[in-house]
Amino acid sequence: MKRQQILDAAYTVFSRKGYHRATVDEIIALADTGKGTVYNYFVNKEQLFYTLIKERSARFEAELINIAGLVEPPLGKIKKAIKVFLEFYVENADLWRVLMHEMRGLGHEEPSNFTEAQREKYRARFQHTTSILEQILQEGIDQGVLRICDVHKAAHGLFSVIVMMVFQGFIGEKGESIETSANGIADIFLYGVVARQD
Amino acid sequence: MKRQQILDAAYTVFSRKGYHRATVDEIIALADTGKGTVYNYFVNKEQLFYTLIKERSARFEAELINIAGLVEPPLGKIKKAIKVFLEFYVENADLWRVLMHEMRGLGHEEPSNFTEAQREKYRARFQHTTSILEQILQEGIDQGVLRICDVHKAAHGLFSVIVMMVFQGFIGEKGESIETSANGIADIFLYGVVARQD
Amino acid sequence: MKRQQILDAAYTVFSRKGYHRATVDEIIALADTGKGTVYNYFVNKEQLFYTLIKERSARFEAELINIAGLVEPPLGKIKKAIKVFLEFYVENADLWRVLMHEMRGLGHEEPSNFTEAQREKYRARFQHTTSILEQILQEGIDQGVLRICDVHKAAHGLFSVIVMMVFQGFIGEKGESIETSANGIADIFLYGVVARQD
Amino acid sequence: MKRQQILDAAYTVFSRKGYHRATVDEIIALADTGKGTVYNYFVNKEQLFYTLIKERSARFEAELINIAGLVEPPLGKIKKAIKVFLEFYVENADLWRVLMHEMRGLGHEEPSNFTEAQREKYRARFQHTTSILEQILQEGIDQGVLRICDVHKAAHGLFSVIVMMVFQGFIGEKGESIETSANGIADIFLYGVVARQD
DNA sequence: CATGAATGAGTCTTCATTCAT
DNA sequence: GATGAATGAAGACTCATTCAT
Repeated sequence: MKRQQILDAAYTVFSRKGYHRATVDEIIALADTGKGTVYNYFVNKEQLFYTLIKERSARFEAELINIAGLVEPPLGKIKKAIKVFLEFYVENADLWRVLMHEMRGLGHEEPSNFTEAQREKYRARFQHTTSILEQILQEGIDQGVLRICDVHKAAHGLFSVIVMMVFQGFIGEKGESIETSANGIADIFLYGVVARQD
Repeated sequence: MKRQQILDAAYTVFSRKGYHRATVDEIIALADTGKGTVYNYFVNKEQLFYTLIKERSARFEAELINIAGLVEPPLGKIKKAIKVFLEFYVENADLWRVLMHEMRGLGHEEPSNFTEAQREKYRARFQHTTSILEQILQEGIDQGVLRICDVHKAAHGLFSVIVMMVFQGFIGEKGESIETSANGIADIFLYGVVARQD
Repeated sequence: MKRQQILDAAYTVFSRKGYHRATVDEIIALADTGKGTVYNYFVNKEQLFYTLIKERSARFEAELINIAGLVEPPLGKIKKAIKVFLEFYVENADLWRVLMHEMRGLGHEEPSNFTEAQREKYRARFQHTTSILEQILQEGIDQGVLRICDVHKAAHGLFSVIVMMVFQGFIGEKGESIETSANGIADIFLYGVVARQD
Repeated sequence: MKRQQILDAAYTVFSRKGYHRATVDEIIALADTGKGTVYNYFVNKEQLFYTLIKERSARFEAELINIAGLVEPPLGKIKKAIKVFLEFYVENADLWRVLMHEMRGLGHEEPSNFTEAQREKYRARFQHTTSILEQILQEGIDQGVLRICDVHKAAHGLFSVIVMMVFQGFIGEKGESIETSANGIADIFLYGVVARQD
């Protein structure tokens, strides 16, 4: 129970302050617990943060896998996937912004506060979600619905747009529903911005 | 002269370490100067960082404005703009990653290390570059080359893809030239991923 | 039963880590017991430590008293006593090293982790063993076998050599038997290092 | 100047409290300085401690080497060396007690607060002083003044007696002069406790 | 202008001890 | 008796900033 209180408080504080500026003191104040308790459940500030990430992303990943497995036209799958992505990132925008920042430094000297091992684990997690996107796109190509392109890049491009738009506050903070936003993104992604001759 | 040495060193250190982990000590070691000297030229670690941002982005913005002013078909302008964006962000990927992280916290309680005033100034700077993109897109719509859509969103979507792909390391680290990458992005952005019937 | 498990584990951990670095957590892990159990049997980490000392030294003291009581020439007694000392300190070198360190601070402001009362009890225990040595030496003087000297100092000197040589690793870790070591020490103690004219 | 204040304060606090219980806070309170200042001059609590040891022992070692080099009968040298040892250890009894405790753990798992590298450096320092004693004893044997024995052991035995007697408070705290104490030790060490027939 | 010694507020982390079950 | 979750006081260390020279 205390464990959950701490996780909830940590979620709030990390989201608000980022990793560095988040202090254990503030977390325990919010969790209404003692400082030692944090270290009974988590070895580190770092490991607390990652536990948070892991637990939050589990459900999202499951949902995504589920969509990929549906028997349905690819375009429908793509739209659904975009919606699930949007929902997740809107919900967890702040924390994932922090995560992405701390995960940066691909190959750089002293890149973040995290162990290289830890970073690798979570980079894998990211790869996983985009690889599901790739799979869906590939399916579309195989069925002749999508034109041939580099699915790896296309999936990342799509992922980028989604994440970036959420982070930039274009989605989720205004009145517009996520459904509508998802459709807008899908529209441009699928058909481009060039006017059709027909 | 000392001022420039400090800025150069700061660029390197902030890029490598991020804002928090960058220490004034490391900067002066690299700049081969005394600690007090930093505070003669810059009021703050914060203000040093932003001076860096300001000076680095000036040339980029000028170039972008220049492209917007060219007399040329919109599609060509778009491709050129994408290339300029890519070049700039590949060059300054690390520092801008840091900047974007520190600029987060839109409207939140205690948002970052920066003054709200400072943050506002640089948000404006971002808006400025995307607004040039918007302008180019709008021109395309007016000339009937692009289909009608929300230019604000489209511009941000494009911006997002560019920035995110650089940050994710998709561009600039592999053998592929920036020219090629720019074309690939432009292709999907303009024509979408859906297969044409023709 | 639990009590003994805890004592055994405590012996190991205190010996290995010293008093401060020994943690209750490590002791209970080794003792395979719960943390509360320790505090059922011992009021304190401190009192746990001293219980250890007390129980370990009881047999040694008994043996020493026994030797003092033998009817035998003084030189033989001295050799036997040296051997018993060596055996005990070799066996318990690590723990006694720790004890001696914690017992320091004779008369100082804030001397150690221990209550002054506790320290006094164990200083008395030390005095006790050396006083038995004194007694044996005095017997030798009374019988004209040893030359007249300050028995108090001489006993402490002998004690010092024994303990220090064990602590320095001169005895007990090499191939040499304790018997041989004991004879070597006795030889110099009894006859000095100066060459005889005869 | 601050550096010296810190060293002086550290000497006092480490001597009084031992390594673990000595806190940086207490040291700076005594040194009348800021906490950061300590870390400007010393990388560590550990390194502060060892700087202390190094600076304190330098003069002592020089004096000892000097004695070894004198042209004088060996017995005189031995007496002089004992006196120098006594003086040094009486002066620095408390700090060296602490050092010896922290240096323990020859080959043990996790023996002290110090790096193995650091410990090795100071073990060497100890070896150095006793090796000078050995040298003096060997000279005595070579000149036929001392009987043949294991000089290594004998030197350590002598060293042990000296150190231990100081640590036990036998020397330096009572009215007796160091001169007298030195003679007493030398007497037993040289001639033993056995009564002469002559 | 340039310098760098001095500073102390702010952090994470450890660990003996308690107490309700 | 046995247990272990909860606790918080205490401690080492970092680093931006100041100011006298």
